[in-house]
Amino acid sequence: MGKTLTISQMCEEFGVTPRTLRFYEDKELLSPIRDGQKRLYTKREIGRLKWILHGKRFGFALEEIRELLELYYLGDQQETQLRRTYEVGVKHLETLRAKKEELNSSIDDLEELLATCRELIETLPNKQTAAE
Amino acid sequence: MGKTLTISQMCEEFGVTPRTLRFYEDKELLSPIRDGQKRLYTKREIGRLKWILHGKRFGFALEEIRELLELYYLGDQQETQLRRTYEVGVKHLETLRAKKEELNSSIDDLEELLATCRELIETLPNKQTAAE
DNA sequence: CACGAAGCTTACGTTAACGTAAACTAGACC
DNA sequence: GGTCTAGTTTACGTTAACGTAAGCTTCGTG
Repeated sequence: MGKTLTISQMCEEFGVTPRTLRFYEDKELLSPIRDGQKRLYTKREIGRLKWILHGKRFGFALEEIRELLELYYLGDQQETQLRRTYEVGVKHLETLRAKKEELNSSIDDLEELLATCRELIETLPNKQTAAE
Repeated sequence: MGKTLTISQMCEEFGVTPRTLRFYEDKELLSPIRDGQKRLYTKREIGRLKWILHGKRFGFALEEIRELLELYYLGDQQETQLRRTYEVGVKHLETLRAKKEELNSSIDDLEELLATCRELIETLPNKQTAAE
């Protein structure tokens, strides 16, 4: 079996706390194997955690992320389930693309605002530290 | 004065509840004018709300958004304050750009996963409703 | 004038996503 | 054998972002 990480190594690696990892496990987003009592995180769990963190940064709820995570263990599922999983993925992809559009226009807007702001600053070159 | 919207018009327009708008006001993200008791939302508040909703969809906290919103009333601020506001905006822009990168690679990853998933489905054209 | 619709304030409730503390265990090292 | 370190379970606490309900005002209309 491949290399595994302990919980503290995981925390180090991804900047999360043990509590967070156990919480995700409780919510069935992760399912590390056990060495006695201790959790060991395989490559699969690492991949899943990466997705979780991505998802979070884009404002998805853990529950939404969980559904998508099924794409990560395309094991011996039934066809029906496989198709359903695929559909979830497609929908998520559409959402991501929409977010991309929105993000791009947000960036454009902000750039414009900053330009205006820059002008404003430059047209006030008088160093009046106007104590109000 | 320009056109203003009532609270229910705002809710209709942006798909939020009155409670949400009052909450944002309480947190000083919005500050509608008053007609007696009633709130009236000007163009400025509308612009701000748009930003708030954008920000939320990208996973920013209200408090982070609030800072950025100062870019929206570049009124008669002191230069120091103006520069600070500008800096906040620049930082936010960087964050957005980073998110854009992450988003793009997430999209790529997901597309790949979906391709794999599609193959898997196609290589199983046997309609075995394998009851486990 | 009654009253219904729209809005208001005040305040307690709820959910997601963890934080934090207490008390236990199991292997490592002196 | 003691104790240090890393890890565990259990359970209550916390924060953000609203939901929800109660009771009051104001305005237009029959």
